[in-house]
Amino acid sequence: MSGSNVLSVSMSRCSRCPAGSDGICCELSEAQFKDLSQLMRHRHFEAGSQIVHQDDTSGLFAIVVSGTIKLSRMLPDGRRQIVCFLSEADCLGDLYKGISHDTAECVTEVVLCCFPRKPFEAVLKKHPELEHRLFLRAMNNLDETREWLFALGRKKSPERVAMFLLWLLRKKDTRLSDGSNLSDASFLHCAFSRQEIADFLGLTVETVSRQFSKLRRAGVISLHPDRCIEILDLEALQLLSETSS
Amino acid sequence: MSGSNVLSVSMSRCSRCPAGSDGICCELSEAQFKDLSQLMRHRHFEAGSQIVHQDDTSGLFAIVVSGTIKLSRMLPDGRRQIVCFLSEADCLGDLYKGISHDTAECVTEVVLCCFPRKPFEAVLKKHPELEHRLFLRAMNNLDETREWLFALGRKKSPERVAMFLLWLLRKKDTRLSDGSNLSDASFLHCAFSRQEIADFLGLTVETVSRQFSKLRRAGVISLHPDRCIEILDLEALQLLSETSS
DNA sequence: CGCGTCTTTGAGATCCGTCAAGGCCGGTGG
DNA sequence: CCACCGGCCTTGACGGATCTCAAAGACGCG
Repeated sequence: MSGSNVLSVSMSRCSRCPAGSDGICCELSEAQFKDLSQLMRHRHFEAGSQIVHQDDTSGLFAIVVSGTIKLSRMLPDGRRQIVCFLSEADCLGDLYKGISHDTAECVTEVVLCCFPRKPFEAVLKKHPELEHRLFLRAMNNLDETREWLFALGRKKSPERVAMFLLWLLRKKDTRLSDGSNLSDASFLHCAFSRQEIADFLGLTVETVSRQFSKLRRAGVISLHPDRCIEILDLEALQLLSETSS
Repeated sequence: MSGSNVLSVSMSRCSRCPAGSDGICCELSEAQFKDLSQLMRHRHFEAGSQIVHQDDTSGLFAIVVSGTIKLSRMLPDGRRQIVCFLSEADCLGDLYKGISHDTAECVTEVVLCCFPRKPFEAVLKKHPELEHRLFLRAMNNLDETREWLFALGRKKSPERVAMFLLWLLRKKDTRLSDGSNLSDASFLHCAFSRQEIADFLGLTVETVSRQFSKLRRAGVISLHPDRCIEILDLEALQLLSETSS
């Protein structure tokens, strides 16, 4: 829990919670919310800090208020694979299970809305609609994980990188459609380092870098400072994401 | 739905259901079971037949009574990845979602206990404990899928094949510990073809075959007719499953 | 016994990882 | 303001693991 900081939760109904209309907290009845609000504590984490370590048993459950988290697994020899990225409104922590198989680290600054696991489970038992929402999330997560499983098993590096860019774009679009200002649709800020992209796509930094360069030379994307990426040819990208040759 | 066959469900409380003590059906109250039993229909499928096609919207939900099913995704150019194997007591079908992203096909003969999706969801709403069980299953499934994601992203073919054999072994052990006769602990019947193993591990048939041969020459396994595999050196296999060099 | 399918084995091509060097950029201190 | 430093990113050369293509062998089934 390095780099963390306990904050008080002062907002009624979490009306100002940036996790916003997407989280499992919204649309709760007064009774549900009351039970939850007595448990929740906001905590702040610096970019790069570790929240949960692989095989940790601390029993945290939390909702991501802001920022991006990576979940990864590692072998003794240092090989690492990122198995999931979490962002606003996503859930962190394994309910009904003693230990986590994943390490959780901050890609950016992160604010979490934390709950102690056991009491949170008691609230879930009392309010099945809440668990229902978590169930839906788990199923969507499973579906997306299978899509990446497909990619790592059967797709070549150009396709994986193209998929990653499209994923970033979709991610940004859904956030913006949540009612904020829309900037240039084809302009991305990529919070991830080349290393993180590589660990997610099952590649090396060099391969990822080469594929970015190839896309740039082909006029599909344009690379700007501060990890900003401009999508110049969306259709080409979509084609590349499922074409081997 | 080729090769299917509707059977009647004659058993009270499904006491003779081979999905047995592991399924979500067991340990139900009388009320829960009564609601379910009015919906369920057993169906039989031949080995190799297709149950659900990718992007199908039929809205099936089912519990596997016996046999093994593969869930896979495919690209237009024919590349295929198996994303999950289902066996006794596992659940098939996407609840609360119109379409399936996976094709479901029978690896062996299969008997399903089928429910129409919408009415089943109504039962879930009425009996949250049932949905709770499904939630736990979904989380375990997610965890296992992440483990394979790790393998496909970061492990070499010898490690993947070793993992697969250990997975088969674990699968068999948990089934036997469910109270049936224990045969030779190190003797496996592998229901899967080389092609299916390859599609699961993100490799080609040839690579899988070569790895099997290498394990045989190294004295780690012994290959018998009818896809039977004998594990001669379990420790070596465990070591190989996470050693790159 | 003969056929088709699945599996094994080999040879060559390819993609990607490894190793190494250099470039870019922001931060720090003179 | 500029020089230096360290981390991140890019690029190139090479080697190795795996894929592709091809053929032969094993097995199950009629």
